Amino acid sequence: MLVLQIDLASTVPAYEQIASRLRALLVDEKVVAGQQLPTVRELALDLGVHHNTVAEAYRQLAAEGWVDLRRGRGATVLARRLPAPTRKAHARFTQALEELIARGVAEGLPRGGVAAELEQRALKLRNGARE
Amino acid sequence: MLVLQIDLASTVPAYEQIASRLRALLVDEKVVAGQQLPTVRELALDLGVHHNTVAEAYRQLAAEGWVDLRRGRGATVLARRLPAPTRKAHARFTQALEELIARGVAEGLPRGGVAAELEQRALKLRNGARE
DNA sequence: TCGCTTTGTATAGTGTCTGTGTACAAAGGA
DNA sequence: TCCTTTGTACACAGACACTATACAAAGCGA
Repeated sequence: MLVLQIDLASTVPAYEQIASRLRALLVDEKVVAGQQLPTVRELALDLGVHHNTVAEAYRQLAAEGWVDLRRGRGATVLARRLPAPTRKAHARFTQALEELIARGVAEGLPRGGVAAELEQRALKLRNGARE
Repeated sequence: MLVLQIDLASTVPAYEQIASRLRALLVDEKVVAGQQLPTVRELALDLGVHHNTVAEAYRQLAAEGWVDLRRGRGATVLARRLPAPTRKAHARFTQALEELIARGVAEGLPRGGVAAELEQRALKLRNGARE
């Protein structure tokens, strides 16, 4: 039931890690419209952070239109329409990808291995969300 | 001569953006051993930040073995041997890639376009550093 | 309906981080 | 030797991340 993990030692803020992981699950349709996310307190306990930290992550997802957030009721996943892509979003993606690859190579990951990973992801995108 | 830009409005710290951009250039061999990076004050002026901010980025690169940093002399690019890849580095890469793709798709970038971009990068990695 | 529980929200406090100002120290050149 | 160049050290201000605690809305059982 929605096992996710974050790295408390990372410099990336916990709430951002949580939002990123959940967003990946949502885009992958591992979690779909109608489902409930765990309550902020549940997930917070699970991850070892304060429930306000999880709440911040949920608010981020709510702002992006992924979930409906109401007290007493929890976080419900919504059917979300894709926004129109912006030039800026595309530029950010391209640059971030370049920097991510560079970091991987700089850390010693073999270029071929990185390439294979990229191709694998590309294939998955082409074949739709199904595994 | 080494035009790079950062986004001062971004939540990502300026010094980290600078280090990331430079690391990408280094991995790509757009800058090679023996060359000089601009002085911290030069680059700082260019980017609109304080020279200490650039210095922090340079220190990060120096810690990774990319440059030799000495006062009075500037930052010289080194011949750097790739470190042995760790399991952790690989895991971080995979996860970051997944989250990056998810963010792109969430922002409306067409899956096919993202896939194409990944494949293009993979190809470039396979063909060596040359364009 | 009433009262309790559940669940997200608001606010304040604390420690850390980011970026800047300013002074300093090492290297090099005239 | 003296001046300039260049990275470094340190202190400060503001912003940020996370937590503690109290609050408000929704739901549920009697």
